[in-house]
Order: sequence, then structure tokens, then C-alpha cells
Amino acid sequence: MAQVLETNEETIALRVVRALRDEIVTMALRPGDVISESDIAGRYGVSRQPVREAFIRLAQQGLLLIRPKRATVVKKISPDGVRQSRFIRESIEVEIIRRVAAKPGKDALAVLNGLIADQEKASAANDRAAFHTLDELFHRTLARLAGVEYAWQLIDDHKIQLDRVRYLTLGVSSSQRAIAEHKEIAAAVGRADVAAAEQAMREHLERAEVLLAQTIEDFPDYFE
Amino acid sequence: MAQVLETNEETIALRVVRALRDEIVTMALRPGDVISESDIAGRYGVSRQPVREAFIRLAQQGLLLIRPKRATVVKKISPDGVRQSRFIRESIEVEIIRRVAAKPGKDALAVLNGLIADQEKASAANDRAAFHTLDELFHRTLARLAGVEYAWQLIDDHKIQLDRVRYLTLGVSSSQRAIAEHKEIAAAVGRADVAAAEQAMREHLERAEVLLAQTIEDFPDYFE
DNA sequence: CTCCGCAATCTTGTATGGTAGATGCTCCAC
DNA sequence: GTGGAGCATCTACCATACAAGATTGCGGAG
Repeated sequence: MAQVLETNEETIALRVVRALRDEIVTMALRPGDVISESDIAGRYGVSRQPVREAFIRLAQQGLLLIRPKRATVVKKISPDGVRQSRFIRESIEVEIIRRVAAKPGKDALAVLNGLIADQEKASAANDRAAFHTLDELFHRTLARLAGVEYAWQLIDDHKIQLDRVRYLTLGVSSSQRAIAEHKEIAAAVGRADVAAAEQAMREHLERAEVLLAQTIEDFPDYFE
Repeated sequence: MAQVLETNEETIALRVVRALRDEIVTMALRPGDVISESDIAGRYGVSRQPVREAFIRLAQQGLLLIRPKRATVVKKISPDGVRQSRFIRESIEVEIIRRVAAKPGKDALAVLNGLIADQEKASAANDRAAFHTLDELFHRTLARLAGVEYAWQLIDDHKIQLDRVRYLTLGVSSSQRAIAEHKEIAAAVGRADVAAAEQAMREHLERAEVLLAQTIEDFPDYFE
């Protein structure tokens, strides 16, 4: 059953990377699942070589665990790893919001409010995917405003672990609350109130903590 | 001239990764240098396959740039990338020092002072390598005391870019000053003075900024 | 002398076969 | 019935051959 991969991309290896990452984040491949080079190669109708290279990339991103000569498994989610990923994210985003609030560009507030308005539309339309994309864009935009967009890419890489958790809890998150918190952050930026902006951002990010605890209870097999 | 690699390590690919990273950081391979899989394979007396895998890993760490079907080059140092790496580092280390200073364990101060004492010895003996190792250990220990040692690994990955800069300026850095700053940080931790610790850490890390500007002037070819 | 085209020769990407280590099962000894 | 040795069969790792795009330089046309 050779699944079809988009054929207009660059290299086969990169297509496999994307396909596998997608399967992992959407839990089509679940934590603990055992896969093998030839297994995946057969499923996608390619040779083992590009699959192997994809494994290497995904292993470096912490999504796979290659056990030499034994097998390759989809890495279980490490609660402590998620905790520290959140720590990293909070450290950086707090510093970002400080900078933005300290010296807000003249169009900064307008851009942020525009994004929030879009989010409200997506929420009203119950378009969960669009909402999630916009939520990400809000934070990314802050990084851009602070002149450290590359730093966001780092957060994005680490966020994958949390995204797996998030996927397990679809429907739980309250978009209303997220919007309200975004508004509070934007308002603090508008007032150039650094302390308030920092505080609002910390509270906004802290919600992930309870989400994690709940998810561990619901899906203990997916955690180590 | 097949160079010899340590033979008791894990896989050939990992040995090549270590060897190449070392050559890059020590500027044996300089930014802009063009290398090829067969080139390196010949030099180390291995086949292209493990070299190729090493390239992939190093490219993901931002040390190499693989230009498909063209060549692979040692990435030039991106001033903005270094700037943002420093931003990331400062964000995380400031958050770390806040946590440590807010709740210093009872043996924390003793451990830190011990490390500082070792640094003074290394400095007196003019052992630059040992000093650098101890300097790194000081910061890593802080991460451990804050319970986020994994976060340090992240910093370590990004620090490689800055280490390349540092290697170009051997002899410039004043170890006396670094030791004094470490002492100030440790003292603030001892007093559980969060604000002072944060301030001291920021100043400590800010020194890298002038280092970068000076180095760009001295070695413009190594930067993009 | 200049410019265009083609071919030799680089490069990385992909496919495939073989190797060594790890695992698990079978079958025999007791 | 139980335990252990050995073999079948997995795995990831490595080597090698081939493919295809990119570059370079040479030679001929103008």
C-alpha cells in the first residue's frame, strides 16, 4: 500500500521528514511505536537511504530514538523535557515582550490588534486549525517586532513536543481565554508597561502546565 | 594522508561528526571553505556514507551549508545569528539565575565558590583550555542548580557559533575580569538578591557583544 | 578578441547488497 | 517441566554503484 508523497518537493529525504513529522504530531504514529527503515521505505515506496536520513533528522529533533542495531521508536513524551521546553519558551518570550513593550514600534499595536481580531473571527467560525495558526502567528509576530525572529524558530522546534500533547487534548483548550490573554498582552504593550506585559505573558504561557498534568493522567502510555 | 580517528567510539558517523566539529570550532576548517563528502571520506579513510550523515547533523546545527548537487561549505558566521544566539542565551541564563538566587540550595554557594577557586588556579597557571572548560562548567552548574540542565544543552548547541568567534580572539579575553564577574554573581546568589544576580549576569554576558564587533573588523571574510 | 555551446568532471541524491550486533524462538538436554 | 544453547531473523550501519543536476573550461563560430 505505497502511500503517495507530494512529488514536486525537493528531495525524497525531505518529503519523508515532513510526512513522518506530520504522522508523529497528529499521533498517527504514537509514542512508543516501533518503526524501521525498511518498514517506512516500503510504506512510502522509496529506498531505505532517504528514510535513514530522515530518521537522523527527526532523531536530532527529539522525535525519534534510534537504538543502534535494535530498532527505531517514536520517542515517548518526556514530562521533564516538556517542562524544560516550556521553561525555554517562557525565558525567551518574556525577554521578547520586555523588549517590545519597552520600545513599541508605532505600527506594533495595530498589527497585534489586527491578529487578535482575526482570531476572534476564527473562534466564532469554530475554525480550530485557523485559530491555532493565528495563535502561533501572534507569538511569532512579537518575536519579529523584537528583531529576533530566528529565536522564534528555536521555540518552534521545541514546541513540537508540546504540540503532540496539545493534539491529545483537542477541544479542551478555551480559545476565549487565549484571546482575552492576548488582548491583555497587547494592551500592556500599548501602554509601554513592561512589568505588566511580562506578567501577562507569564500567565499566558503557564496554562500549558496544567494541560500537561491532565494529559499525563489521560494517556500515561505516551509518557516515559 | 588518511588521518586516524579514535577507534573505540560508537559509530563511524559520530566520530566524523566530532572530528569535523572540532576542526570547525578551531578554525582548521574556516568559514567559507568548500568541502565535499568524498573529500572528507578520503581524508579520514572511511566511506562517503557516514560522512554524508555527519554533514546532515552538522548542517542542522548550523555549521555547514549543504547546497544540493553543488557543494557543501563551512557556513560563514552570521553576525545577526550570533546576536540572536546571545539573546537566547541571555534570556535563558537570566531566568536561571533568577531561580537560583530566589531559592538557593544550601550547598549551592559552596559549589559555585569551589568552581571559582579552580578558575583562579587555572588562570594563575595560564592554562587557557582548563579555564575555558571551567567557565563553561560554572554556567552549566547554574543550570543544574535551577533544575534545567537540558536547557543548558540548548545553549551549548548555540554557543558553538560564538565559540568560533572566541577562538579567533584567543588571548584577548581577560580571565581576571571573568572571575570577578563570577564572584559577583555568586555573591548575589549568596545574599538571595535576585535583582543583583540578574544584573550581574546580564553584564557578564554582554561582554561578548564588543568581542563580536571587534572580530568582524579583524576577520571580515569569515562573516557574511 | 568575444561569446556561445557542449562535454568532461565535479557535486550531492538515491538504490542496493552485505555485515555485525541484538532479539527471540525452537529444540534438545536434563 | 524447565533451562540453556544455538540458529533464524530481525535491526541499523556501512560500502559501493549509479543517477542527475551544476560547474568549469575548452574550442569553435562569428
